[in-house]
Parts: sequence; structure tokens; C-alpha cells
Amino acid sequence: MTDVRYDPKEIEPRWQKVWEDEQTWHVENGEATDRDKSYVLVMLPYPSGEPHIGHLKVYSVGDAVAHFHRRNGLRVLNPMGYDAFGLPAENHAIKTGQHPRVSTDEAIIEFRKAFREWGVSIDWSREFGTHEPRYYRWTQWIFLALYERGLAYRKEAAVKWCPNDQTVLANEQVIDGRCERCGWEVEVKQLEQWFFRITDYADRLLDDLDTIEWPEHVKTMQRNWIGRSEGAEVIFRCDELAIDYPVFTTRPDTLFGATFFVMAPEHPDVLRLAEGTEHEEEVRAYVNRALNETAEERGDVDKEKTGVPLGRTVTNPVNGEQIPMFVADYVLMEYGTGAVMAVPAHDQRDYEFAVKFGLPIQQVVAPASGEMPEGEAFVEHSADERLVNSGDFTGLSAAEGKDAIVSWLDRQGKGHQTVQYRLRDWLLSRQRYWGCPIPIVHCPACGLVPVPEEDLPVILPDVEDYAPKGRSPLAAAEDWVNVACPSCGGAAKRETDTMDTFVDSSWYFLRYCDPVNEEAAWSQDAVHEWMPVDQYIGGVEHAILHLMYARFFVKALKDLGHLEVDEPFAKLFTQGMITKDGAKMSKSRGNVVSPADIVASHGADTARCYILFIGPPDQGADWSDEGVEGVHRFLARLWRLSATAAAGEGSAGDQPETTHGFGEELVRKSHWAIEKVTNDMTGRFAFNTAIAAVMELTNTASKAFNEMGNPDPQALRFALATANSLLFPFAPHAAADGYHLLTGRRVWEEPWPAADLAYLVSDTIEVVIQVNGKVRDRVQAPADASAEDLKALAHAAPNARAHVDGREVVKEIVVPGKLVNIVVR
RNA sequence: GCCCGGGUGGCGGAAUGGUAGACGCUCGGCCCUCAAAAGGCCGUGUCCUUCGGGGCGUGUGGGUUCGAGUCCCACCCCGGGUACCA
Repeated sequence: MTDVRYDPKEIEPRWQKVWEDEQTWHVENGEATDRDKSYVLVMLPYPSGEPHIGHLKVYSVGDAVAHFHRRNGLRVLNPMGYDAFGLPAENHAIKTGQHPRVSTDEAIIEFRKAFREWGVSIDWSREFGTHEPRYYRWTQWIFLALYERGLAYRKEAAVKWCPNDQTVLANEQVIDGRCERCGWEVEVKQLEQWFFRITDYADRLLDDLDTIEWPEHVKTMQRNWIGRSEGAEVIFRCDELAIDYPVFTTRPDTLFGATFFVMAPEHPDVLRLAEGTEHEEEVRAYVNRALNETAEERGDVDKEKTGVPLGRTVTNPVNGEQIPMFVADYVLMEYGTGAVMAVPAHDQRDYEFAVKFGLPIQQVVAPASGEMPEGEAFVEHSADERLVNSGDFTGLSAAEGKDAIVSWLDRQGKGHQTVQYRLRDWLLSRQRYWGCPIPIVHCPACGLVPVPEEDLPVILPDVEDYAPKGRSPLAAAEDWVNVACPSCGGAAKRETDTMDTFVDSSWYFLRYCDPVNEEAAWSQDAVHEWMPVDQYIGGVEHAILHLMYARFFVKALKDLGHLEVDEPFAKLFTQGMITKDGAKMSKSRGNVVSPADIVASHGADTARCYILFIGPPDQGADWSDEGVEGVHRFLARLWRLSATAAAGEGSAGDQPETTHGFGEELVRKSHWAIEKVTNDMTGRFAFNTAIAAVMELTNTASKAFNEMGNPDPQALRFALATANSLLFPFAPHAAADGYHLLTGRRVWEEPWPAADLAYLVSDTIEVVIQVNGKVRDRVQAPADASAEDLKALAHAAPNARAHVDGREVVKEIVVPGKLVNIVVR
């Protein structure tokens, strides 16, 4: 056995060549077949440099699923492409002057090479990059389809601006007041920009979460992001200026407790209201200061409340009281109407403000206990609390009061029930170069004119200078910008902003269904055949951004008649991050593990198996070089045993009709492993325990060979063929090779093995004997022993007897096939 | 603060309310070898032991149960998300 060595450097390229030459993983659309489909998709990679360890992990998971589905008789679509537009390549271009297309295409070559070396079972005929005109032509087509439906529109709004990247950002791309990409503090600017009307879909995006099998925490994150809250809009009138100010509140039941009124510093009317009052100067100063504060400074909840009176009052619509108006930075312009009714008795923020400014605190909801909390607002409002000091509504429960007050307001024309969302429309335009051009022409005569479909794609032109200057670098490409208006033929200019790259990745899974179609983005037949994605796999960092945008696109495209599905991804799996020495891998820490190095030193199978063996894939894990060695030893051992057994007695790898010596145990263990691996991969992603089961089977085979002198060569061959067959989804090259050596057949053409349950039950079983719940003995018993027999065995067991003798037996619990528990006093 | 995860040997991790620690790593001993590498075999939670066994052990404290890592209550710690959203 020492003369054959496991050599992944020889094995892996040999099988990769077979799969490539024969296009083994290619699937054809419209194949006449009775097999069900399975669309297994890993999130589109952004090609930059070389693939990192996270890519290795996610493709190891995806490929295991794809192989498992194939061998269970499904037609599997497992495509690959690249999210090729984006800022890193553009920033690189600014630094080096090299066209981002060049560095991007170089990175794509590296990625493609790595995926081939890893032996990932991809249908390469469907490959594309989102930066290719043949792809983004259809990105533009979708944009226009949405534009025509009013789902893409331009408006001036307060938008987030990253001063470093010199571009606007979507709300979702601002984390803690900082740019998601570069970490710079974002500014707010008033600009005209392009938006997608994702808010129209807020309710469907929320409700349909119930129809998809996603991790609960991802759904929760989306629910929170959408932030639906039911409440009422209530109109407070400023009589002096004769202006109505609507506010949104989730607590109309507390309306009688509104003792003042607060506006956000950004509210357009603030300065106008204060004009001519004694507070004018103070308000001006306060607003200026607030607007210059960073999001971080302003956003601190623990900060003491600040604000200034406006010197005006509004009328509380339920009781006609005149209540004073304030400007304060705890009110946000982005949410609701930018103004709130303040109910200090029942809102903690209003309470703090009222205490600081000595404003009245009027209790209108009484706790069931009768006791108001000291020094804080009382915020409960269940059916147990009653309204007090609330005019005709006094005595109602808080819940009833809510409805009654809203109905009353509605009748008076002073308010109505409404729903408010945290979700904002998706700002999609970017003042950057390396992205998909927005196919719109600005004509002085006709306004916004869509580029006609037959003129698509609008090709991204080459420019001299990629550096951002607060407007898109495309503006400098004058030959390109100046264009005849498609409508009137007059002189006009192209839109020079490009699209957020999340637009590109919001529909790529549709294009995979029909990747070379030149007539349409996809054919109805193709998307009908493959959509939805059955299993989507990727990082949890996309829980909101990509996963929300893609869902929106699919719903909008369905409404436009281009799709039949409501949701793009029926099941989602999110993998955890791989760390090294307990920390995120990064160049600055110097703790980066390169997949290329591991593949070079140990082979792709070792790398893939290790990363799956390390622990449950949805959790994070720390990389250990010693662990890699262990997995490599296991693969080497299995392969060596397979090669040795293949050269020895027996034939193929079929199960023997009769067994000899240890052979029975080998067959039994084989079926045990089939059952275990199948269960671990059905509806679960328990690859770590699946691989452990194959290790156990291999250990049993090794024992038969090394210790028992191989008493049953045919059973050994069967066990080893089974081990290779089960290992194939994780270590495809080594398993294909071992299986082929043993059987002469191709493991991927074999159906997934079926466990013969008859082998999972044995004639005798070990029964645990407990006394008072503590294990005291173990005895062998016939599998079909009766409860009475088991009790007798328990009492006969010597060590159990030692703990029972001389004491009173109170109770005996028998779990058939498992244990007997004797309870004594 | 709120919402999710998670806390099990020296380490990564296994365990439908029924033998805690599968599998792997590490470490130790032995075999093979002139020697080493590779490979093979055995041991490896902890303390006590007359070597038969016994005590203690799954973040902490309670509870349910014949029996709890697993279920319930309270709390502590770690990771992630989110946060003046009216």
C-alpha cells in the first residue's frame, strides 16, 4: 500500500479535462425529459484580483448541492458570471490610468481559471460579465421598461453624497452615516437624481417574505428595513399663517396628550415660521448648526435634547388647544412628514424634551395598575390601558381609542388612517464612469426622451480621465454626449450618469436562463423552465441590498408581463465568514489564506473538503492549517485504499451477495453512511457531519484491510466504492478517480446510492442500564427483546445490581431498543 | 436600548428529552525503518481509585422530568443586525 501515492496534481487536471472536453455540466434548454429541474445559484462574484477563501467556501457549498441534486435525478442549472461593473476597478483606473475594462477582464480570467481548478461543475456555455454590451443592452432595456411604467423617475431630493467617491448613494448603501464602500462620512445634498419606485412594492416585498424559505434572521432584517408602521395622519393647523401641517403618528390614541409640536431642522417651513418672531435669529442659528452636524453627532440617542421655539402655535384638532411649535434635531426630515405631535406623557423622546423645556406633560393613557412610572414616559398601549382626560373618548381602551379617534378625525376632515414605511425609493444614478449608461436623452424641446429600443445598447464610451469631479466622467466624452433627440431630431444631450451596479445584479439570474438570446432579455419559455432559483447561496451581507433589489425587479417585471414568478429565490442559504486566528482575513493583518496556495500544496479536493468539514457552513469558522492536513490525510487514505483494493481481488464495486468475516460489518457500515450522508444533505447543509460519516466508513474499510487481513475483498470494494460515491459532491476529482479505479464507471453518471434499511438494524443491540438516571451498565440484548426481558437483563447486570441491591425499586422505565432506567429509593 | 444567533474537552466541532464529547486536529506511547518521512496500532474531559469502579462535568442560578447540552423561568458573557422611524 505504500507504493501507490495520492497525487492530486495528476488526478485533478485529468478529470477536469474530461468534464471540459465532454461539457459534462452543460444543460440544454427545452430538453424533452421527465426529470424535474433544479436551479442552484451562488451569488455573482465581483471579479477583483483573485478569488479569496470566501469564494472557495461558497462555491464548495453550491457545488455540493448541485452534484447532490444531479445524482438524485434532477436537471441542474449551475451557471457562472461576473458582476463586472463597479468602483474598485474604476478607482484602480484613476490611480493607474489603465482602463477598468482591462483590469476587470484580467480578474475575470483569474476567477475563471480558479473555478476550473476547483472543479466546480459549471455550465460554462452560459457565462457572461455584466459589463459586456450584450448583457447591459438588456439592463438598459429593463430600465426603459420600468421608466415607461413610471417605476423609474427623476426627482430632486435630499440625497446622500459620498465626498470621497464623488457620487450619490442609495439609502441602503449608507451604514452609520458612512459610505458602505469607502467609509467616508456622507453628506446630504439637494440634487435631481434617478430613482426606482421600490416603495410601490413595500407591502408585497413584506408580505411575500412569508412565501419563501429563507433564514428567519434575513427575513427579519428585510422586515425591519421596510419598516411598515400603521398609524394615522393628523392635521395640525397653524392659524396665524393659515397652513396645515400633517404629522404621522402610530399613537392617535394619545392625541389629547399632545402639548407641543416639533419640526425637523430641515423642514422647509421652519425659517418662514420663525420669521418676524422674537426667536427668528435663534432659530436660524440652531438650524445652521444642526445642518452642519454629522450624522454621527446628531444621531446619538443619549445626547441631551436640544431645540428652539418657533414663536408660533398650531391647533390640536381634537380639543382646539393652541400648542407651541419648536424646531428640534430629534425629529428627522426623512421619516413621515418631518414634523411630529409631541406627547410627552407617552413618548420617551418627547418626555425628555418637555422636561428640559418645562413643557406641560398631560397624561391621557392610564396604566392597568393605576401607577404612572416615575421620571419616564408611559408607553404601553395594550387592551389593558384606558384613556383618561380624552374628552368623549375617556374610558375607552387604548386600542379602541385609537380607532375611535381616527374615525372622528376622518369625519372632521382632520386626519385619516395611513401606513408609513421606512423604505425609501432606490436612488440608482451614480456620477461615475464604470457602470451601465442610463439610456435617456435630455432634449431642450422634448424633455426626457428614452433611447429607442433598436438603438440599444447605449455603449459606454472610452474616456481620457476617470477621475470624478462631482459630475460623471462621461460628461467629458463630448462626441458621445451630444446626440440628436430621438423624438424631434434636434440637438440634445445624453444622460451622463451611470447605474448603480446593484441594478446589474438584480436580474442576472434571469439572463442565465437564456444567456445568448439576441432578440430579447430572455424568452418566456426559458424563464418558465428554470425560474425561480431553487437554491440561492451567498453572504449575509447582501441580506438587504441585493436581495431586496432583486425581489423588487422580479415583482416589477412580473407586473410588466415578462415573468410568471413573484419571487426570484425560493430558498436561501447564507454562509458564515472564514476567519484566521480569530480575525477577518485582511492584507493589513497579514493573515490571508489564499485558496490558490492551498490548491497548489494540497489540491482542490482537500481545500473544498476542509472548508466544508470545518463546521456548519452557515456559521463562521476559523481556518487551521493543521485541520487541512487532517482532511488531506483522509483523502489520501481513501484514495490509496481504493487504488490498492482495485488492483486486488474482486470485481467492480457492487455489493457482494454473501459476505465473509468482517464483510458483513463493511456492508452494514456502508449502508449506515449512505443513510447518514443522504439525511445530512436533504433539507440541511450538514456537510461537516456528512464528511465525518464518510471518514467513519473509510476507517472501517481501513480496519478491514490493515487489521483483519482483508477477509472479504468484494465487501471492501463495495465499501470503498460507496465511500467515493458519497464523497463525490465534496471532493469530486479524488472521488471520481477512486470510483473509476474500483468500478470502471463514472461516479457522476451513477444515481445517488440508496440505503438498504435492512442493514441498519442488527440482531443484537446494546442496552444501557441506568439506576436513577445514571449509566451503570451496558448489556447485549436481542433487538426484539420485550420490555419484561429487558427489565430482567437490567436486574441481572452485575454493576447495575450493585447499585440496586438493598434498595427499594420504585419504578422501571424501559425505552425499547435503547435503555432501562431503574429508579430506587 | 431593541431584534436575531451562539456559549459543550487543549482546539474545530457531534449529539429526534434517553450512553455527552461522533469525526478531525493537537499531544503522548508503540510498530515498521539503519534512520527519517510516509504509513499502521493504542491512548488522550477532569479528579479519585484497592484498576472492579467511583465523584464531578455542556456559561450562572432555579424549575419541569424516571432521565435535561436539549424544554421552562431569571441572569451573565460573546458575535451579528439595527437604532431619536414619531
